[in-house]
Amino acid sequence: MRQTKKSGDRFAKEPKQTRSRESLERLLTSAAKLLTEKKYSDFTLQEVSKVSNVSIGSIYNRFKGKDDLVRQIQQREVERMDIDSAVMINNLRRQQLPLRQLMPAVVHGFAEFLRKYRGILRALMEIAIVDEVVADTGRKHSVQNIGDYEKLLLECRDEITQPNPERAVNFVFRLVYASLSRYLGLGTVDESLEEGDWETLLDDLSDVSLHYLLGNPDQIRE
Amino acid sequence: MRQTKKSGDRFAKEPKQTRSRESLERLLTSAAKLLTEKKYSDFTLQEVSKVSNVSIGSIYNRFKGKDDLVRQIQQREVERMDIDSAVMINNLRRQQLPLRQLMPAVVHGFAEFLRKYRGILRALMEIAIVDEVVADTGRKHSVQNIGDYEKLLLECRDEITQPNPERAVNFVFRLVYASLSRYLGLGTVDESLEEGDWETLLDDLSDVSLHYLLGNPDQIRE
Amino acid sequence: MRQTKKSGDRFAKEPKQTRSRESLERLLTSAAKLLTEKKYSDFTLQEVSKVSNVSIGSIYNRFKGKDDLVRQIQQREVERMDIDSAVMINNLRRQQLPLRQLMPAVVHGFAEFLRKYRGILRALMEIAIVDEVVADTGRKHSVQNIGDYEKLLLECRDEITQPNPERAVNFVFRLVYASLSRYLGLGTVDESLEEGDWETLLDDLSDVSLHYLLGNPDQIRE
Amino acid sequence: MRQTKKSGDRFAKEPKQTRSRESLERLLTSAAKLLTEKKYSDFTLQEVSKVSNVSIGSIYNRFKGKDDLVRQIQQREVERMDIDSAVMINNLRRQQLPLRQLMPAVVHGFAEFLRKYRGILRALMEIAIVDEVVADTGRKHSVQNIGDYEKLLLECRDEITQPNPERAVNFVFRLVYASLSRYLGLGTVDESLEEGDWETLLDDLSDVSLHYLLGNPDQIRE
DNA sequence: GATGAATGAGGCTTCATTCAT
DNA sequence: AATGAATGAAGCCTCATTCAT
Repeated sequence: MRQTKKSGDRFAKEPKQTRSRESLERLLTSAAKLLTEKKYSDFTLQEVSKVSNVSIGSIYNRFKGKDDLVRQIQQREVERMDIDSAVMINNLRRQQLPLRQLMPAVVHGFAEFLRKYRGILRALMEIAIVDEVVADTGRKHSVQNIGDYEKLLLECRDEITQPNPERAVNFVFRLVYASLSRYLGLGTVDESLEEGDWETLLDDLSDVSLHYLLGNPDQIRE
Repeated sequence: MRQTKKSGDRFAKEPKQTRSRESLERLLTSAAKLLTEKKYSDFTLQEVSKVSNVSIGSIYNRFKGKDDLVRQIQQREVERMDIDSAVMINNLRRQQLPLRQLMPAVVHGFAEFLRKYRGILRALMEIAIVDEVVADTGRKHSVQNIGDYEKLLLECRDEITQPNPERAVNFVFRLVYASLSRYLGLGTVDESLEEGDWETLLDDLSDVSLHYLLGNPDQIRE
Repeated sequence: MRQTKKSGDRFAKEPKQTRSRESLERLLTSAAKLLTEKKYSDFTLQEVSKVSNVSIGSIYNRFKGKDDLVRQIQQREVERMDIDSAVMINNLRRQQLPLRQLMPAVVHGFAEFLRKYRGILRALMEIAIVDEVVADTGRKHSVQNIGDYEKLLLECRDEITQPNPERAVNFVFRLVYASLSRYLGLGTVDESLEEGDWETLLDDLSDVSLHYLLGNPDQIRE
Repeated sequence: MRQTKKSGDRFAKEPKQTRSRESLERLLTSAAKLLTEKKYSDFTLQEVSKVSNVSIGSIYNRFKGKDDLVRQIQQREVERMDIDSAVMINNLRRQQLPLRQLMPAVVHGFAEFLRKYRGILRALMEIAIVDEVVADTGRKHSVQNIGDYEKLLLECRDEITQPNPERAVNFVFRLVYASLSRYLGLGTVDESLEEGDWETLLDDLSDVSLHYLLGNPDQIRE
């Protein structure tokens, strides 16, 4: 079977690259999966090797060590999140909603976002305790992400009754973030985890946010 | 292959001899201290032994193993917190404050409480990820503690405009808890940690809570 | 990225119990033996553990690591050598020999000394390349040892015809040292090793030394 | 396996051979350089491949393994040294110097020679410990090289007062060799390395040699 | 041939737990 | 009871060598 080399050229170097690519993909995927399933101190390269069917040596051919692997995983995941987040924010912005509708939409959107990535986020937060690089990357990503949401909410600044809308929006968003994180067990499992209903929580968060942003300050003075 | 550890509520033997008591005391104190200072994976019995001047053998005479030691430490700390908490709540109750003054007082009181125990709480939360017994104990303690605060707030139920005061108070308190935990880095370090001012946060939390509890539901409807 | 290792003067714990003492003894002896029999890069703790019947863990209970073990071995051997050397030098000094008899005696004595310790010396010299602490200790010991021999020879300074007896003695002793080291393969095996006769070498070294120390400088000028 | 071996059309391979030659050259040169810069246990094919820009696979196509590569390097270097040495010896021979001038000239020449090749010599001596083939080659080369110097010196045999000029010259040359090697750190670093002055050492070595070769044997008898 | 990804044995080290004294 | 030496499984990482492309 003689083949003309014309069409074949495209694939000339493909096979090698493909095999490599595949095993790298397997490696990163398995590693990310293990990371989300375990405590970091139980996350071992031996198991990554076993589960991904990539030898220890190969892991070390591609990454400088355990730290490096974890950081690359973080990069990959953060990039995914950024895209996801950007798409969602853009969709919300297009709708030009009033705050009363935007706030619940933002809460739901952000909540879904966190829920989708809770596994890897929890893992990365744990690692951030001991790996300053992971901490930095996470911090930068988070600040940017939160900033985007705040900018979106501030497009309704005229509706906000609080004297300092920026501050108010920032505070409210942190409130939401903290509550959701806690519910999802980001930043560690803790005692009150998962009690209550997710949808109810989201509604309550929207409510409380609107009460604060749209409220009459006199109400809470004597 | 590590699973969350189950089973096992036992008590350390309570030696009546003074020397024994002292060394047990030294042991628990040093261990608790180390626990708050380190990641759990860096918390080793070897170091506990060295720092507390209690031999490894003695540790194993008193405790079944590392897990058991940690659980006993948790017991001890939780009891302390319970007392602390009870005293504070009682003091607040006595004053019979209206909600507008009670809420800030509760927020400040609870905040100080969390701040005081943040070290050990962070450690225990980390351990709770892998030790089901620690998780359970923490959960129970937390539920009870939170319940006490809620009961206190509900003594002002007549002032609350939300249709379901119990639910509203419960939600608000969780909001406060989540925000404070996040600020204090309980449940792991994360990206937005420690930015902003503590006192401002407390005031904002009081404000937002009052806006919610005392607000007019119509405000947030169209 | 390997650097010469610095720092570190610590001591192995000195167990008082017999069993402990014995196993430490077994450990050090086996380790020293293996060290003399192998290239340093083939000297592994696993084998030390196997040969000495002391578990890896025990090795790490007594020594901070491989480097520390090696340094402790050096200490032990150097102390032995110092004693050996001091005794021999003292014996020679007592006899108050004239240079013509002292020189051969010194050469023979020093030669025997080196021969006795050639194994461990060769090993330590190899290690000195990568471990600055071992290098320092070796250097200090060597300088002191050589100094003692030179002082002994200088007690015959009146017989020496060279204008600067100190310099001459120092040079001659280095000559002897270099030749013996080479013969014994200290400072690595090399190509001409072991050819020729040991006794003849010693006699020749004595001769050449005496020719130099007692010679007439005019002989070598035109 | 369908190779028809004809003698024709071999020119087609010329360019490839050139390229091959070049990469072999690069390989050997880089490898020799790395060898002189590192401990043998830090000399890895991985790094040779990287530095020389020759793939691991190619290295294994050309050499049977690490040992073989090292042996080929030795061959190449030894040939270079032989030429260098031969040229120098021939130059000295032409001048027909008397021993009093020849000896210093030989010492200086040989010293420069060792100094020039100290890097690779040190590396090869280290390898010789574990590779008998390298040891053999080194030994043969060394014996031949030393022999040449001795023959040169023996052209002045009439001036030598020692009863057995061959033996005396042989001994003296080994003395010189040993001292220079030690000074240059060939055959490993050791404790007294590099102290003192190079030029002074060379002069002293010439002096001591002449004292021995031209001395009066009676001087050292009673 | 050339390439370099893949392999895995083997080295160092840590630490929970056991056990002789 | 107290002590702490002893144990060894398990983790990280390196590098000579193999093998598919």
